[in-house]
Amino acid sequence: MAIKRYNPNFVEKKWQSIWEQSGIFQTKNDDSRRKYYVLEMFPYPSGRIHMGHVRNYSMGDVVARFKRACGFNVLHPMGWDAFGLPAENAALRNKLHPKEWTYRNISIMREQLKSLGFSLDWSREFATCDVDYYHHQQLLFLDMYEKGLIFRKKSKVNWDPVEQTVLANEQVIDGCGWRSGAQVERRELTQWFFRISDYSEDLLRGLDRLDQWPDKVRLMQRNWIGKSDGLFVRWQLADTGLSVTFREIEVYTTRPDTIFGAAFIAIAVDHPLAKELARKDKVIEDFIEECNRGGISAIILEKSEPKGVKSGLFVIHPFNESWRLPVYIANFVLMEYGSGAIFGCPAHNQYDLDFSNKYGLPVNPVVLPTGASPSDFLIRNTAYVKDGFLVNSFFLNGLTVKEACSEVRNRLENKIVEGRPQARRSIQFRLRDWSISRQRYWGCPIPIIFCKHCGVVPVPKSDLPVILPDDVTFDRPGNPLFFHEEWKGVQCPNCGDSACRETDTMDTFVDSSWYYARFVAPFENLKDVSIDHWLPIDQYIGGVEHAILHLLYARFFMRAMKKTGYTSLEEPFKGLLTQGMVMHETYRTSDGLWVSPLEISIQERNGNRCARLLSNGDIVEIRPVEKMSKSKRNVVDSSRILASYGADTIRWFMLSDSPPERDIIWSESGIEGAHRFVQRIWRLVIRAADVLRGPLSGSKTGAADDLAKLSHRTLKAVTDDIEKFAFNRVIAHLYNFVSTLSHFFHNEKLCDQEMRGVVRESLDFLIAMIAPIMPHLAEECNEILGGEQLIASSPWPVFDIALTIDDTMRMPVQINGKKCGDLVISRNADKSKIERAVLSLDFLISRLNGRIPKRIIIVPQRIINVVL
RNA sequence: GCGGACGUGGCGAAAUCGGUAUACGCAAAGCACUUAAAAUGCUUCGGUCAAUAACCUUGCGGGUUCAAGUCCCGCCGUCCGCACCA
Repeated sequence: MAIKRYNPNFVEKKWQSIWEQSGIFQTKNDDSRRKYYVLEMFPYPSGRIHMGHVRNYSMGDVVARFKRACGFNVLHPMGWDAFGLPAENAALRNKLHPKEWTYRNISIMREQLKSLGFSLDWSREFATCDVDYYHHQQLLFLDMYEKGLIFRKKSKVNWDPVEQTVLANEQVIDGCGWRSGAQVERRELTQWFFRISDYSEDLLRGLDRLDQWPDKVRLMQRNWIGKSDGLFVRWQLADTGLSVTFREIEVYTTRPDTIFGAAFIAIAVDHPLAKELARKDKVIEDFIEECNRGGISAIILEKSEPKGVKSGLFVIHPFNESWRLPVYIANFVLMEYGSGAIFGCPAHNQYDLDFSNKYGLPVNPVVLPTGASPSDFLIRNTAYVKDGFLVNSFFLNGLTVKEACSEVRNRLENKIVEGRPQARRSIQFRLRDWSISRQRYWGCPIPIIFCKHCGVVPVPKSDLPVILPDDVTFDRPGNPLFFHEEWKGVQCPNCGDSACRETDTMDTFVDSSWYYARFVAPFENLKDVSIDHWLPIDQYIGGVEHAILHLLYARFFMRAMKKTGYTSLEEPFKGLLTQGMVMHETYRTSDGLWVSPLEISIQERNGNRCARLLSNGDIVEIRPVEKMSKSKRNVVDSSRILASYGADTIRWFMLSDSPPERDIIWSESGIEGAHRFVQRIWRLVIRAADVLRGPLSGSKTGAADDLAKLSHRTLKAVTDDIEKFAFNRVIAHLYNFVSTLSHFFHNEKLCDQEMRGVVRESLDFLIAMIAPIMPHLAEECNEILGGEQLIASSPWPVFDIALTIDDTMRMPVQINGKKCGDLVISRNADKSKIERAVLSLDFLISRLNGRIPKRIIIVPQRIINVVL
């Protein structure tokens, strides 16, 4: 009888509708089983599900299905990170309202996800642009505002004068706006901030407890928070005849030991003193203006060389009244860090050295590496930044860097200048407060009203939500909300006079900072829900590209939600798996347009690859492999592959070769193999069902015992590896298992009742083990074999540990560390028994040739090494 | 520049605590079945070699060890994060 081919398109639809009707993936909050919350980072509804999504959600689904089988009450929801710039860009391009564009994409992508068979609780779905979602976000905002976690301040932004909008650093290309091409200005704007820096220390400490996070991510966050221990030191201004309101300059340093190597003081261009000087001095004014040109990123990216101007001021050295140092205004000093002023020590800081070399300032080494002699230790173009001993530093001479730091600190903390200590210790963080104001339409409105009498007035909670108006136009540059007079104009809730709404919306990172808490009970009032029942998330899965910002913001938000009484927890994500990116080559025409891989064909000639457009045969430039993104058009959509192979094959293939953390370059080679395997399992089960129904006769053979052992061993290995997220190894075990099972059916006549029991168990194990990855095939196979319960709601099988261990084992025998043969011996044999057995091995006797081995190393249950 | 990760067949990769290097898959080649193809099954597949013997082999050079892909030192290369953080 010819076996029909397995038809995934038909079978997958069938099981998807059975799952949906049975509601087994809808999670109840009142369930006595232990909870398990698994979440994959929710997608931005860009249009279609691509292979990166498939990889991410396949991993999450394996975990969800596995944990469900292990008896947990699993929460596995899905939503949409739906606010953001691309919707507005699409609106401009296609004359389609951002809302319409977004919801249309969501419905397409929802269907795509459903056809991939993910075990998601769709009853909890929401989009961040749903009014209900951002209503709660506005409530959260007001609660945080009450608790002092939100404030306004002036801050430097990239301003595009043509678009009349603020640009992110990534949108500034060579100092010009990415769309308008106009030169970007550095402007000061009053912006809303979250006080994340209040939690710098806490966010840093919390990392130590996140032991189920990758070390790499914890390190990245640690560096991002950037804690340093230093000293504020006040330097008194010397009398130069120049009249300024300042009497001193306070600098921040982490290297007070180098104070005798100081050559200059430098202050930031935004330093109040610099601004004061600029009012009187044209040269300084011009310099500051030059630094402000080209946006904030330009000044950072212009790493080429430090620049500065003399202020005309001098300071007095704290340890020597007669020592004067010049004060510069310099582009490389940041106002946002420390006090916006530094003392420069050229010998021991590379930037200070470059600056000194440029402006002819002295370079005096004060730290000497151990063993170096002062006469031949010269600093020219490379600063010495490592540890050593102090020289040329009076009372510090001979001390180590660490000792010298505390000596300087002690002395200056105890030296009173104008009624205050000259120095104070201070811990500084690199982490800055989180600016959330965006001059955009498609985001969550900030629930604030500006009144000319009452100032900043929060919208009363009873007046929420502040709904984003639909009737906006995109016919001119700038934020459409700003031009929407009707929406903007309100009565002040305080005094009743006419007032104005805040027209900025929130950064979309705010939306994704707490969505995981909303899934807990998406249609109830957040305040009334015990989010602590489900949180923290047991396993969070998403791309490494979110290792810093998203994860840090979410950690901050959890703390903010604790302070505002929503939770008692601080950390939202207990376990974290950062999955690698799915990459693809990019292709660009000679006109600089990006082309999709579907629009080209690639030929290989003499080892050179050449890409041509399918439409007209034009040569296309093959550009580097990059993360799949819409802008580079190298996205591979899942639906075409889904149509040809089915969901199970894609899921299996996405997880089969590489470990989850690794980046992969998308290639379809191999997907045929994955599909062959699907067909192979199908044939195996069809044949098995047939054989198991046949007449009984004959008796059990030893092969059955071997099969039982292999089944239990495989089950153990697969269970262990799923728990470690080693999906590629899970798949390798299953390939081996299926291959052995096939041989078994080929060679054995399954006529004995007991043997059939073993076979049946093996098949049940197999179906259970493939189910997390290939759930549809598992259900179909189970049905063929007469299983009555859905695999999706069946328990994970239990292996017998005794069957996973053999009584005898094969130990490799080495001579001088090289393998020469094996010794088959009982597993529990002791060293002396093993030694006797080894010495009687034929190949060893002939190699020894009468000699006596120097040593025999026996590692029980592992290896034997005979040293000659 | 600083911090981190990595380097194993033609390719994706495996090797858990220092203990049989190359599991599993892809690609390739051969055979069987077939009128033929597809599908399927079987076999081979790191290198040198006539060889199933022997030797070599985890980027390169050293070292520690009975034993090194794994640990240490020094190079070379690739990737990622931060980028004037005083």
